[in-house]
Amino acid sequence: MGGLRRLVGPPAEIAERLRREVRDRVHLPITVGVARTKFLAKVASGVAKPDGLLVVAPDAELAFLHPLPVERLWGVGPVTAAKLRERRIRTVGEVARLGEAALVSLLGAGAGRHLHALAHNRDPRAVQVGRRRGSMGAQHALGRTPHASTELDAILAGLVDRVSRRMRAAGRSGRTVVLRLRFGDYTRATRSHTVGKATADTTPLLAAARALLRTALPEIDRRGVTLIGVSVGNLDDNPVQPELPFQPDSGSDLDAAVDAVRDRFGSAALTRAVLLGREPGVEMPLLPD
DNA sequence: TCTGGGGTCCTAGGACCC
DNA sequence: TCTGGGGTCCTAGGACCC
Repeated sequence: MGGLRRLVGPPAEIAERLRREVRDRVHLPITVGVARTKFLAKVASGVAKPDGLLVVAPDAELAFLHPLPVERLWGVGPVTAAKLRERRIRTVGEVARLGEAALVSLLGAGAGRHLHALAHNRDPRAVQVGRRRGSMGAQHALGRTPHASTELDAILAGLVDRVSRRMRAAGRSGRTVVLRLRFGDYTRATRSHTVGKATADTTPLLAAARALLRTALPEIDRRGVTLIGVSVGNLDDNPVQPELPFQPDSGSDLDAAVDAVRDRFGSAALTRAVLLGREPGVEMPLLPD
């Protein structure tokens, strides 16, 4: 809001105008929080939901913040809340009074210092716009029925296909392939592999994902699997390095051709044979007689 | 409250380098 | 050749957010 007061008006007025314009233009209710720090503005919007507006004046910050339950602090989820509850700490004010050293010994250096600062509304972060994604992924929940490993391979191929296409559309390439699994007992595991050269080609990404899946197969056979996911991290900001044409091991020409067809005729127009009839939305085309 | 789908950040151990 | 000190990268798990 800095510098806008004389141009547009006080923050509360800007917030009200924002709400009005969103309502008029897209017919959706929104909630706006206004405060001196980014963190407190977020808390205020959470408290004011739904369809509300809450302005926390600078001289009323701690009076507003300290009675709230610890779960309102950014970074306190079920696990941290339970740890705090064991120490009879239920409100933000009680966190603030606990002191940094005690919080660090309870939660570790990172989380402890972080929560101590937030409980005193110390948050020096500036507003950032246009932050780039660090990873791109896709996942698929499988339900409780057991799946044969051939089925898993087909699902994996579909996931890699989706992710790599999004990467190419965004002009990103990545080096680390992460396989995410959830087993029959709902515990999770990840397997990752980092390659030397960033890529957005389906073929090498799928090969890496398949290798990871193979290492996990014994575990899957024993416990069953309820979710499978793939994500690619270590994303490169640089545009994908173009390959020399006609390299035998490169799938970029194929990917480019597939992308072009799908851009024009829709994502169901072309698919991997292994996926035919499996994925919802990917159906066998109706052929004319 | 749970599930599903998409993400980020932190921590810790191990391998490796100088 | 070994030890100590400092650092990076990779892998895996876990907590959390929307």
